[in-house]
Amino acid sequence: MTVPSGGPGKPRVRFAPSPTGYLHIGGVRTALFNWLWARKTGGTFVLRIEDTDRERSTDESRQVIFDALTWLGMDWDEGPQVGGNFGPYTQTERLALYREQADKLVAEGKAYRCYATREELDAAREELKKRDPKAEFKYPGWWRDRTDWPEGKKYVIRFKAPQTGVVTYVDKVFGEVTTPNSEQQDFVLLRSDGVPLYNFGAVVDDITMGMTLVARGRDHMVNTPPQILLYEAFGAPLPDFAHLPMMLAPSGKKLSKRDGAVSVTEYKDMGYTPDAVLNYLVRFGWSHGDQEVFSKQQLIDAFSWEACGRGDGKFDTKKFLAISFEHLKSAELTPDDAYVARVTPFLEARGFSKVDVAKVKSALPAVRERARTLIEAADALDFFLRDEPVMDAKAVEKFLVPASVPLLRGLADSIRTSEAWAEADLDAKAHAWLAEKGLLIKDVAQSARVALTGRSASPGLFQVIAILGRETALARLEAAAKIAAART
RNA sequence: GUCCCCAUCGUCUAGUGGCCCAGGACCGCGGCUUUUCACGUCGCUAACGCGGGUUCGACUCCCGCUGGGGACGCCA
Repeated sequence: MTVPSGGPGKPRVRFAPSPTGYLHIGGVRTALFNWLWARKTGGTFVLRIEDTDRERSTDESRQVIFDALTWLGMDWDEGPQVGGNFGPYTQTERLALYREQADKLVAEGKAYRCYATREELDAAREELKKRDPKAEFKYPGWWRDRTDWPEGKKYVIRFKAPQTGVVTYVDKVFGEVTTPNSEQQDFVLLRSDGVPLYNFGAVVDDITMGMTLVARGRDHMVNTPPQILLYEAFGAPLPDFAHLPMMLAPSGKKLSKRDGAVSVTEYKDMGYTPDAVLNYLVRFGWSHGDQEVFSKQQLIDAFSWEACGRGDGKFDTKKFLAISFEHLKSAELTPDDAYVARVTPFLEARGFSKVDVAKVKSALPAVRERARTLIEAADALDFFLRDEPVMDAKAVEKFLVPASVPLLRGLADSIRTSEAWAEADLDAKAHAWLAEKGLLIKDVAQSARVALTGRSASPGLFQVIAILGRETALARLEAAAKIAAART
């Protein structure tokens, strides 16, 4: 087959997910490492959809993959939607190619037709299991050397795998890996319906698409030797291989739905920003000295396969939250405009139909250091944006009592005529009044806080007043004074 | 069971023979700051799985063990 040149020195890497449901967070990490490498080296990042499992593949989940990668900011240079010179990039649109390549191997005696039915194989598996429950079943090679192919019957094409010798390759992460060929069996290349199996489809595509590096999860490491055998059968040059350690659940088992969120979409919905997701994922099995927090560009600059670890790791929500927090706190990592844009959908979800961008921006300094996610940010923003704060019953009960009426009105009066309305000015005015009355700030703070925010915990009092503005702040203090006065 | 892979604080990790009685981050716990909640800041708890080698010297190299993971499909 024609082997396209990867171009001198320019890597061609790919992400090849199956559209069978959501996009798994582990898959995102695989995509990320590939994407980082392409962006760092000026190479090409290819997206290929491996939808040969027709039982489970759906158009919806295909779309989910596109949406998720787009949301994460991982753009692909070739693939569905954007095209490219080696398409189509969806495996079910390449069936003729697989058929052709499989037939070629058969013609060359490197593969053969196998007419064994699924029932016969299942029976053989059963029988072996009965004899030795722990034994590994391998296809016994019934049709390996036969040419008396029955007319009109269904058959699969199997690879004539070598039985002796070894496959050795140098993994970019794990180093030299050697597997004896005695482990291999005559695995199926093409199903009876003409659809290729994973190892065959992937290799044909990786060859014809000119991939120079195949990076994927360690769960695929066992596929590499048989794939290399296929490259050799085709006489195609070998790409580099890199396997990434696995991301496991806290239990140490494979990360699955029962361990909580595993789909990127869920993290989006929980209020994580794309860069925070990438930052957390990349630090998993990769490190750059003591640095924990990275912008996307820093990631691109710093990334290397050599810095990848080899041990599997366990997913940690607490650490993920901490990384998210770092990104939300930093105006460098999440500039105001980006913050506003990201948090807006979450505000809308709380019922704000028209979000006052200027208001949100002015409140950001107060919000940044106490919101770990955009959901928390939306909550922290809530009382700044409402006409009237939602009053917490317990807070009202405790702090808006008759005795607080003169304090609330006194505080209001102390700042009412202030020319300047910045935090420091307000603080000075109020403290002058407190000193005159022989009061301490703590005597009025909680009542005022509840009056202004409806809550007993909030950003600094004068910061809140400054952000709310004169009219709103004074109105809230007076409204609260009335509530307090009405209590007995 | 067979093959492959892995092994530093609870978690993510630094460490490529002496700089390490092991560093950073998260978590947890204290102190400071403080009008609340946070931020910040200071500090504490906490690890080289075990046993053999090699070496003047091993977290670092080798072997074994143990433990963990992956795979063994007409799934990917």
